[in-house]
Amino acid sequence: MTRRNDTRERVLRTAAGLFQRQGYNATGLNQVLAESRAPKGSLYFHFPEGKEQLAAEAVALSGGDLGERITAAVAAASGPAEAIALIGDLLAHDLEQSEFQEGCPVATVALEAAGASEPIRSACDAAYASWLDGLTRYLRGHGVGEAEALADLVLSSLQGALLLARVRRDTGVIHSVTRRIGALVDDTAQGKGSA
Amino acid sequence: MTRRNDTRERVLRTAAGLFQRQGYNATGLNQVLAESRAPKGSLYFHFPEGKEQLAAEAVALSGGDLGERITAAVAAASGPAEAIALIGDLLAHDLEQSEFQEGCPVATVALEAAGASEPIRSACDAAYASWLDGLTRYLRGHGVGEAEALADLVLSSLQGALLLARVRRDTGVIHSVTRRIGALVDDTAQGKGSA
DNA sequence: CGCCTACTGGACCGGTCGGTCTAGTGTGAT
DNA sequence: ATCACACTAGACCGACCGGTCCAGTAGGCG
Repeated sequence: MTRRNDTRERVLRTAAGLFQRQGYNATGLNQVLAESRAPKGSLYFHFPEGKEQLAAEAVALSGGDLGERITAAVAAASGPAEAIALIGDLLAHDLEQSEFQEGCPVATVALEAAGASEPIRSACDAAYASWLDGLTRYLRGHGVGEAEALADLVLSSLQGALLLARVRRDTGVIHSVTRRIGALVDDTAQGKGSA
Repeated sequence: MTRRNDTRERVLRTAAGLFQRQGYNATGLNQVLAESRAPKGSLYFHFPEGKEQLAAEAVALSGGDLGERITAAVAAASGPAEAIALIGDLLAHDLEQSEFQEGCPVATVALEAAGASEPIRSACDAAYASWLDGLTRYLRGHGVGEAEALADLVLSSLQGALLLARVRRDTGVIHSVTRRIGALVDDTAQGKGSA
């Protein structure tokens, strides 16, 4: 066979980028095709289920990529609070670098399509679950109790802060939120958490 | 004049509902018109700037409505932790009642359009700012220091929890998050907050 | 070599999009 | 009574949507 996955990969990466910036419904297949220099026939050959499949795989791809970057960032931290701050720095940096266009690669598509497409909802769910899994393990490894629930809290507050930052065009809220959540998690790790 | 604002109001309310459920790009003007039984001419008479103006006003309207409901719910609380829990209950209830279709009336539109339309971004910003203002006053009134930053944290974690709940089709995360954030805020109010 | 198949290339489809335009209509003021 | 104006009504527009179809092509394999 030829370069087998070349076109497929190119189309998928292009789509992932566009979905992240513009969302699902604002991204046309013609735009994906033009930007990845692929003809329509190739798209439907590689993604026979069409746009829905493309989006589900794109979410999985960019979710996985970001998950790896988060894992790498966290590995350099000395503890939960610093880890959470580093994740915030990473996300804030991406946001600023892209002029507030590139937020969470999952959130926009999730809000748009989770209610209308089960495959897409499920892909978003899986992406978040994978991040949560990594986060939970990390927290547990650092002596944090109720690690699952705290991971939910960390992810929730990060996602919300990312949303507010995009709306405000100001990343301040990300740092403010991660600082407080980091402190809360560290307290819990030291066993003096309340409630 | 005739019933002056009748059609305008009906179109706007219909649009607000559809934008909340489906988002900005998935909602067609024809759908809004059909559901509100208005002709296209009326839409462009009342909203000369077209879909963008309609969305900006819809966000303001549903943001204001939800803000009032939140204010009413909070008024029944005995303190910050309970207030936050009641807001979570309210949002979780809406989500379940609508089979996870009606989340935050601002978030989806914000993520879709904030990067592409300044009027819409600004309307979303204003809606959040208004909620934050109410929340900040409430917290300050209950002896919470750094009320602005904590209000940001409360709103962020709520928004993120709402997103996760929609993706999971399970409101558990909302209650889990509000419980923890409520405890954190109450601690801060009692002056024993850390960091 | 020639064949099979994985893949490309793009014309084409019906439908819907947001938006424009122009008649018509009912009502309150004069 | 009639006129001005706020508003309705919907036909119509070009652009673009996601999706289908099929003719071509190029490489690995007999």
